[in-house]
Amino acid sequence: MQYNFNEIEAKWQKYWSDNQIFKAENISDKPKFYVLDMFPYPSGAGLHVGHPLGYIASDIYARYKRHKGFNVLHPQGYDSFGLPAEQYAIQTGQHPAKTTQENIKTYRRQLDQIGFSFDWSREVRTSSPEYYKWTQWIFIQLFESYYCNDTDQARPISELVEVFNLEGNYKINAAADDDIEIFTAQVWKDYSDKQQQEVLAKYRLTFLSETEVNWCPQLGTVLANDEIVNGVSERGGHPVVRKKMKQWSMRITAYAQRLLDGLERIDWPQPLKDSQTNWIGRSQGAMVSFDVLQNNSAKAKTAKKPSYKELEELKKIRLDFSKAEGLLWEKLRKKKGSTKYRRKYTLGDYVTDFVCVAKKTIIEISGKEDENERISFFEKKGFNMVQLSEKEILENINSVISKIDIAIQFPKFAKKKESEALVFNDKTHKINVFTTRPDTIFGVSFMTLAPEHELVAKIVTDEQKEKINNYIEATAKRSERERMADVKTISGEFTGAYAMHPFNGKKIPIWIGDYVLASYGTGAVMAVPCGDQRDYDFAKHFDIEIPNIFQDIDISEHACEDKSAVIANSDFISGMPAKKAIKRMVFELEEKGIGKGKINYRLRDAVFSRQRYWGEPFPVYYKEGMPQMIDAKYLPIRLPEVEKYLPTKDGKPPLGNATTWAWCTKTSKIVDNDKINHTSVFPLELNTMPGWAGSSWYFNRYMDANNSEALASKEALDYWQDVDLYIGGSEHATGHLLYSRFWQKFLFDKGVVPVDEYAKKLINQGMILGTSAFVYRWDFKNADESGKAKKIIFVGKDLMEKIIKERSSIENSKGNFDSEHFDLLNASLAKKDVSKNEWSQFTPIHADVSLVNASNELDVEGFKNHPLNKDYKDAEFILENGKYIVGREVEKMSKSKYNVVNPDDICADYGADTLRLYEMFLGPLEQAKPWNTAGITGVQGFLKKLWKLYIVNDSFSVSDKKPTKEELKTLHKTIKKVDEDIANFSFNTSVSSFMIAVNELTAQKCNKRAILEPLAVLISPYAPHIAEELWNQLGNKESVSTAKFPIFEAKYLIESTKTYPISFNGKMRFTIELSLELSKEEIEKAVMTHEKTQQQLAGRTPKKVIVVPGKIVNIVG
RNA sequence: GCCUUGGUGGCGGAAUUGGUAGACGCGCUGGAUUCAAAAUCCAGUGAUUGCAAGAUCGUGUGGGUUCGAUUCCCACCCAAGGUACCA
Repeated sequence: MQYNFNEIEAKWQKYWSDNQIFKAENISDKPKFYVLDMFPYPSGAGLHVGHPLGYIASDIYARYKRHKGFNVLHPQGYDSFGLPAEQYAIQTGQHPAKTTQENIKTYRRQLDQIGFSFDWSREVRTSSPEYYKWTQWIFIQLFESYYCNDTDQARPISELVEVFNLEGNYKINAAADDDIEIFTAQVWKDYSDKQQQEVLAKYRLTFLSETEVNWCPQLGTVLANDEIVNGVSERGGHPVVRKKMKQWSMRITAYAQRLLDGLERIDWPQPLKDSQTNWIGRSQGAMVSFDVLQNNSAKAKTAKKPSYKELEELKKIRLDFSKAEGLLWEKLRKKKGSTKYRRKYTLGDYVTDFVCVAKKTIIEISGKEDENERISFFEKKGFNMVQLSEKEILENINSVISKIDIAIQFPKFAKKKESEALVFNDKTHKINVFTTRPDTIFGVSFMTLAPEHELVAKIVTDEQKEKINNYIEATAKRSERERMADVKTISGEFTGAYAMHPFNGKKIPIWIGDYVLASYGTGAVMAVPCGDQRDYDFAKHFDIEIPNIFQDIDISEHACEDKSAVIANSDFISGMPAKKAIKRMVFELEEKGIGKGKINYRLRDAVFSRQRYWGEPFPVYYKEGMPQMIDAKYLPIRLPEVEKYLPTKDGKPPLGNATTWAWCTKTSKIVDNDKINHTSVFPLELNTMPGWAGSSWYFNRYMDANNSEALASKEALDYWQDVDLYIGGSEHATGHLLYSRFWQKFLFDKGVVPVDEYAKKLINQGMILGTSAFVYRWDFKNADESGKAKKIIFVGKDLMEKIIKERSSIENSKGNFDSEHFDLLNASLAKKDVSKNEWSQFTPIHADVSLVNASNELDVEGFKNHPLNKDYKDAEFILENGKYIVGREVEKMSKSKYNVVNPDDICADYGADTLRLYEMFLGPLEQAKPWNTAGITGVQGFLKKLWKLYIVNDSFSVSDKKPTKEELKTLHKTIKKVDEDIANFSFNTSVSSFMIAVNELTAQKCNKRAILEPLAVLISPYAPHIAEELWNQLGNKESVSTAKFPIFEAKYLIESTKTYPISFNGKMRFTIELSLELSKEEIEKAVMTHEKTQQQLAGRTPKKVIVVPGKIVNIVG
């Protein structure tokens, strides 16, 4: 009875599908477990052997968890919107829905033949209207929400409108655009409807904004930065222009901090967490505003502040908190942003109780001796005072808080200072900078603006104008990418203008330089050459002063970026360590009204529009140019049919080709474009959503995939909660895996989903790489004298290397050539005196791996006749010893490299179980590894051996005899190992332990049911088909997937003796077997009296004998 | 540059808290079976040296801690991935 894998596998795959064996229920007494794969994009090329790696691992885990008594959700679906289908549609005119459908069919067939235990009743496709209905619904929810920084969550935009109507926006602390004006309720009410909408857009979590994009007119689309090479499109080489376009954006920046914080609570790989952390790029520092001097003159410094020492003295005066103070602080400390409070802060010579610097308000508890002096001092400084008694705080804290809230509505603003007469007073003449080191402000010796900075044109002096314009022109020619790539060249130009130092009033020259990027921070830096290497290099290059503000630090060679350096020469912060100085400086900046503490993120808001056809349409129409959401009850808004999938002639996205793409507000239906009247029928949005829209929430849909009332029912979401194990590639680190966390947090805020991190544990499977084969085309001009068409010559790898090394080797290796080839070559070479360069040039060409055998030998005729090698039909192949040996290189598996190995072939030749085991056996799951079919016979041999254990005299038979101690030991050793391996995702080692078990049982000639039945269950997560067949042959009626996993029992592994390694000075020399019951002394005695020990010692007396019972004996001396 | 991960036979890779380095598989060598081959089975296989018993070396490099280090510490080298004038 042969192991006929093809027959067995087909049989059980049909059984699983017919009986819906792996369907998960949403109601169960069992504990839940959710195992998720990153769903594939169904490409036309089908699956290659690299794709299933992660799916096999998750399938093993899912099957194991079922054996362990869990209700397992293990779904699969398709991320079926995307560019390749659209491009194929442009080329062939075929509807992307059609090709997508066909590709999905291929994927499904390929997945089924590997025997995955997916619950296909929950399949999702992002391109199906039933699914994208809910993608559109989420978009509407985002539009209708803003992010409240006080409660740290998304809130309905309607709440914002209510507040605006009552009291304007001065109190609002929300994530929003930077350019928001403060307005009162009256101003708000006086706004037109359109103006109000424009204001609200600045708060919404998704909003239309003018974004500068790379527009390629020929391709009719926006290109990402990495799609542009040397200023032209990577595809086609068309020119690209910077263009402002109205685009939908997602305010992911509102969630920056929570996206960082959440990483601490999830078990994801460290490198992936790190790349998200870097991508978000949090840096804490301060915004500082510098005034620009009007007439290039400066006045001496402003009044002196108390020194650090004096402040330390003042600190001692600070009293312990009273009960009332403590109570009040508990309430105040939670306020953030512009209503943030500090306690016990020093102002002048006084220590305040509480102060809100941004609103210029001091809160004091009455009853201090020097109360009158304090009040007059603070008021002179421009502060608003709130006096409270201990009693009223303790009795009614809530009324106290509302009293404070009212008071801060009317902050007094500081009077203009005399020095301001020297500087420009309008807002536009301020240079705002972000710095992580506000403590180094006394080290500022120049400022640098990005060349694109809008202030440059306003401040440049007439003398410098020409130079500046030339510089700006020169940098504009270089793309941002080029500028970033070229770090070495230092360039810049002086504007002729000066800023004023806010603390010592010194003149600071203003430069422009392309090391400052317009897109980060404010596009301007305060340059501190002693504390920043780039500023240092710039200062050295242009011979600008480098003041030293660090105590006992030498800055003659390079800048000091070390935060442990103590600040010096810096007025009131001299002598402070950096950390303290930063705090103090932030306070001073806020107090002066010229800056504030700020956390800056590298993360940008995500552009959410694409000028494509094959994506989710927006549920949006336009009324007077303002976007309007279509009511959710009319969803889905289905993708319209178009004639052509290209952009329109006038540069509109492909949906501009649709003739039925207008929204009628009366009938709530999509109607023909010619009905557009802008009163009841309006044009619909022409952009579509990007690829990451549908994949940002699909894991929730699986919980209740066929629900038409909600994205999933509350019960289903509450039952399944989150993904317990998520397996997929690390290439999605800063794309899908970040955006999906953002949407999950949003949906959590809205109360739609019960958890704000959707995947507890994530594993990145390593990529399976292809082993490409290369043939080498000799580029030496081998035309004959008459100049007849040259023959294309291919040279094997070894010969190529020889030729590159030295020309004479051709002569030496004459024996390797057939004479015809040799004469041809020799004739070419002999003709003229060719340089080494000329004849040692080769171009490697990919050869299809299916034409190469295991010994790297090329099927030359096959190569010549390969449909893709038409150019080489008549090429000459120079053989060595009658063979052509290809070169090998490990590369990413891809169609264009001809190194793709199809799982269909492997399944047909070796079986799905072998494929599953072999992919796991290749190495650790998380590691990248090249595919190499060489070892697969070993795994198949193992399955054959396993099969044979159950066969006696060519028929299936097991004995009911009692198993021996040894047999039980083998079984339980394996159970233990497999349990541990699955817990550690170390699937490669459990395949080894199966091999060991089968080898041992074969040696033991074990044919007993008591061993072989549990063994079948043990192996079923890995090789489910053979396990199912064996289980069935053993007489079981139910699927093996319903069987309980064998329980490990330690008693079978208990040993009475141990083979002790005996080492001398740490080197193992021999072993002796001793009872485990022996004491340390008895072991030592047994070892020391052993003849081999005496032999080793050769008469010496050991200095020390180390005995670790159960482990080792080491004799020193 | 910075961050992360890794570096072990001819190859893929094992080695749980420091305790017999190289499990398991491939490949290779020899043998059995066979008319022959495939398939299967048995034995051997880190390097050097030796007839052998054995000896010496050996987990990227150099140090250290320890009775004992692939494992812990320090410095460095190399490779892969991510990221980059981020102020």
